[in-house]
Amino acid sequence: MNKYDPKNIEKKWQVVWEKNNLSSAEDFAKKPKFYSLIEFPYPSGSGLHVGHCMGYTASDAHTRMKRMQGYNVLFPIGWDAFGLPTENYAIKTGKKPALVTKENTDFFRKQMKTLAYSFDWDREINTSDPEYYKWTQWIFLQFYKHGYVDPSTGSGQAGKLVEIADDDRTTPRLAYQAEMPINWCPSCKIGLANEEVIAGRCERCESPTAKKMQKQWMLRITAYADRLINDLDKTDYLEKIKTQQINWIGKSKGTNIDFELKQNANFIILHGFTGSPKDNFFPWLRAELERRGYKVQAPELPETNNPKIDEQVDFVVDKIKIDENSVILGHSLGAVVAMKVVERLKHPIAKLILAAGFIEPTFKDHKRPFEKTFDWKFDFEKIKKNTGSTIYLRASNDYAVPFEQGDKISNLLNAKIVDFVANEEHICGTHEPVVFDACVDKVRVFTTRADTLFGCAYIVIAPESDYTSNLKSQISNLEEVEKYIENAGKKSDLERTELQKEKTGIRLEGVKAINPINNEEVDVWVADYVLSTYGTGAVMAVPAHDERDFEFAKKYNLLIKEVVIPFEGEEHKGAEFRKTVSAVVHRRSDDKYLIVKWKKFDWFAPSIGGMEKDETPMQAVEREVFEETGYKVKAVEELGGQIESHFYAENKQVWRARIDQPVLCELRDKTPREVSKEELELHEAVWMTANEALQKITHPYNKIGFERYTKKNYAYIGYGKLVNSGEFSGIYSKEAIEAITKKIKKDGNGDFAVNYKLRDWVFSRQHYWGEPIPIIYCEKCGIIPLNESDLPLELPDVKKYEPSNTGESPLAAVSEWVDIKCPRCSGPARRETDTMPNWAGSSWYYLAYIMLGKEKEKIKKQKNGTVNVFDEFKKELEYWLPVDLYNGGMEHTTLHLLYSRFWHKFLYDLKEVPTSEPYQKRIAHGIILGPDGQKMSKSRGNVIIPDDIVSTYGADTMRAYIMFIGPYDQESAWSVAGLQGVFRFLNRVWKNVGKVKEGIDDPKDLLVDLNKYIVSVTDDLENFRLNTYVAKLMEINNEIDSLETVSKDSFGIFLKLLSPAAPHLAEELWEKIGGSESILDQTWPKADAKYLILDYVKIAVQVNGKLRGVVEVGSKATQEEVLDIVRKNSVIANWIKGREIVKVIYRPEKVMSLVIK
RNA sequence: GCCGGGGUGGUGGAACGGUAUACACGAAGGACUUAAAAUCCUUUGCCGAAAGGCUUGCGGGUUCGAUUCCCGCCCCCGGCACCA
Repeated sequence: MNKYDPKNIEKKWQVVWEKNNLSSAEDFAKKPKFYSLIEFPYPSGSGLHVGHCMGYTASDAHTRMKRMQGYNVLFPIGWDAFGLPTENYAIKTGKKPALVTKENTDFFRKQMKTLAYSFDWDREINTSDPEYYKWTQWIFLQFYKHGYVDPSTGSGQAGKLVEIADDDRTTPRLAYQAEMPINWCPSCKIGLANEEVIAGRCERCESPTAKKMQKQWMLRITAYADRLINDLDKTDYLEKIKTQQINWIGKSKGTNIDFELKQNANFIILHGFTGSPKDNFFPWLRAELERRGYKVQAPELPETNNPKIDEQVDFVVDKIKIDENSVILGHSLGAVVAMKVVERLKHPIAKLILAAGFIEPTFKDHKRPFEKTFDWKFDFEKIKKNTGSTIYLRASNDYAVPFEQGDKISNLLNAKIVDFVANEEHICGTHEPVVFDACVDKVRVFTTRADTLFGCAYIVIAPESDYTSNLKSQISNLEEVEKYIENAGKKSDLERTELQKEKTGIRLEGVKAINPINNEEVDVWVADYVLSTYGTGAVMAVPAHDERDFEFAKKYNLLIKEVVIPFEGEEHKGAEFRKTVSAVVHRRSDDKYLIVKWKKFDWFAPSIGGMEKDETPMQAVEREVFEETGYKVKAVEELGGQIESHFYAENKQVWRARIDQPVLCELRDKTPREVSKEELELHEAVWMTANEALQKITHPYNKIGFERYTKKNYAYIGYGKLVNSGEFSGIYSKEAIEAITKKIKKDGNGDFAVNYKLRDWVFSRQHYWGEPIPIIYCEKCGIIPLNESDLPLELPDVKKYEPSNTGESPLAAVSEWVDIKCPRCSGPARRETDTMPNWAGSSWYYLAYIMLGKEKEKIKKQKNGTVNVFDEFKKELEYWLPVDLYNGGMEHTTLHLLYSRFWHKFLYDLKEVPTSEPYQKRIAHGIILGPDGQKMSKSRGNVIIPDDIVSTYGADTMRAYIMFIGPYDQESAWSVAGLQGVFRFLNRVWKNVGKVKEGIDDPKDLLVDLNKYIVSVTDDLENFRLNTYVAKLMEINNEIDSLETVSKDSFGIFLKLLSPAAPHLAEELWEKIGGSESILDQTWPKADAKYLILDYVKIAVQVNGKLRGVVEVGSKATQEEVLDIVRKNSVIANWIKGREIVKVIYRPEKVMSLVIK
């Protein structure tokens, strides 16, 4: 028999398999379908690495079993070809990225074929192929053209998917633009991807990077946050993948609370054409403002049906008292009057609010009489000078005032625009809360702990939030505040994330906010421990119940007010109330604590005693400790707030409700004095370490003082019972959150709210090698989406691949591509020059395998390429989706996996795909470390190249070893010795084929074992327990090793079980033993039940829990029969001799356990 | 800090609450060989001559029986990280 020579046999079979096309999937086959997806690779220049091999080998083996089990398996592969390394390579060499990609994918394909991965090569796709990215761009356009509108809020966060007209500028779109920071290298003058920023420095020149604000495309993934969490229930993802996604999305339910800023404002409300102070929202607004103690003047202007400008302005200036604290609000024509009034004033006012105002008589519907009688010239500079700030309120449902008026006024007056949907068109509802919000300066905070609202000591605003811009006139230390804000902005990511950096902040002097629950005035701070990107960018600080606020309050010496106290036990009505103190006595010499041991009840507790009248906790504790233990101590400080506990006091036989104050004490004497006899009988003093004490102390409520001191955590952040909280005192946190929020809501100061950690997806990249974003900017028409029929928008050839020094992508320099005519007005227009991130193409590639590829191209070509592939291949999508099993890396859990679920859900809403989730099951493999146990990297020189292994040992050894290396989902280190072990195993298999004889009977033991292995090997492979799968193959082979001959049938079964791991060897030996056709066409073995039921079984016998022997009994033997055999067993008989058997436990086929006395 | 996952021989690792250490590596001894490699055979958790005892990070608990379940602690890995 010749030697096992993998080189020869592997090449031989790869050719045969490819010729017979054994791994292509058939649409609509009658067999059950199985879609097995493996993450497609980024075709880098360095080729396939062992990490790829891990996933591919595992999925390939599983897939091979599935095929043999009779499934119609779709197991496709492709290339995630857009990305930075290729672009960087192009910058260095000047080679075209598309060409580089072609070379790389050719190399990858060849490598994959030598490893016999049974991919369906007819369906190969490439994300950088224009025929592919045509559809990536198409999906982007759909994002642009659609949005979710919640009719009640207009927030775009929930509700129904609607199509949005191109000229609609207010409905929130799923793809939208926003000013977002990019990583900017000031020295290279280029924008950097996150991966190019290493520890806060530019990868190329190592100078620190900064943030630069730039308009970027965003995808509103947050609109799907809830569904991305909830629909995880429908999937079989690994539990850790689910939790990681849930944590990443980070949903928290809480309350938005408005803290009104105290101001001396008085309000002047000016009505519009044909209006009066009794119209519209005016009476409601007036009532709201007056309820809050503001003075309101709402005059009726002269000749309201036929108004003349000078007359009305004169009237206001003469008759109405206007001062520096005045806020003038004009609605519609009243806004015009308001501007004219401000223009005429000799002093500034606090604020000007223009609701549906205009500066040109250009109405959408009909002409008004005043259009001619009014004077339409304004001195905008003067108006601007005469007002502290200006707000322009613009309703998207305004029938009269053109939308653009807002932009114009905003530009001229530097006004802040508030876009909203009014309760009635032209802001004419009787309630218009948005108008009210514009009148009163408020800071809105988000909290999950509304129950602690009474403990709010101050509020904190994030430095980046624009709350402060409205407040400038009131801030007396403005200069310092602005300096703080500027410094905070300069801080790099590096500094911001520095470990446990000390909190800093600055108080806005002259500004006070009003706590809406009790009308208390609180300070307002700006501090960078508050994030502008989460919630409302402002928080209420409750130092007593939040660690961060506690730390901040300690540093700046701010009020710490306790409003929630821990509550232990069960509420017991009629319990006897008692105020106590408990002592945490720390002995520094040996770091031990004084604990009192109760002799009668075997309790451990700190020294505790009741407080007497007129005693402070500090005094009480000194007395108590001395009386109880004889130690003289000095009270140092109170450890946080009080603790309420209800319990049955066995020593006194009563229900007690105890309010306890823990106090830290210092030991004054080393030795105790004598204590009274009664005390001595009750308890003794013992010294313990903190850990011991925490373990020994009997009741949880007595541990709290120790925990606070040993963990240095004085802020009580848990739930409990409210104190010092007015009408809410005495109720529990959870109820209080509900009750306080309801009260806040009723008073119009806030509402329940939900927030997510998940941010919208920044979708613009300032790079060349990505999908161009199909958008056109026209000077006149604004943003115009490219016509779908003009897709794909192909990347132009460029000379240079470097980013431009303006922060734009290299495409911006290709004027013949960028500068085009507007498709609508034929005026000058520019293309968007940013490209999509590399996550875009991979967000739908599993759909592309179904719709694109060689065969599908033919179908499309027959139809002239005008088809929508989603419609064209609807039936195929229905047949194959969802992906049954998606295998990949753990590192993709929170980006790729989440992004593609988001895209899929959107396509589902568009009715382009039939399922709401793309992947039924997701598993992930661990990484392979180098032989030194370190992560493989070129710089460490511990990289294993698959090609080297294949050329030395063959692909089968590589495959089997990679499966055998360790648990699939855990990281494992590469081991050369282990690899050789697997090679030896395959050699022994090769030799054992010589033992095969036809027409012989195998020993029964072999048949029994073989059938057992069929069951467990199948189960292992199904569940990716690949290391034990290979181990079991070894066990079977070892068993064959020990035999002289083996039947063809049995060896054939073994080869079939082996074929997923070592397909070439299995096929070669299958041929050698004269098997029919290819082993790939064989049916996966099924266990023969007759070998699984045994006549005799071995039973372990335990005596008093210890193994004392093994007996063989009939598998159907009764307990009595087994016991009889056990008694007769000499070894066991020795153990039970002279003792009484009190209990017998018998588990058939497993164990008999005897308890003897 | 929070959320996951781990901790078993000299090493990688097996074990539905039921004979802990499968399988592999390494090591030792032996066979073949002039010799080595390769291959094959034997031994291999620790203590002990043996009987037997001890052993799954540490300390408790539940159970006839715990690597497995529960409580507390220590250490390692991964993710998130001032998310209010």
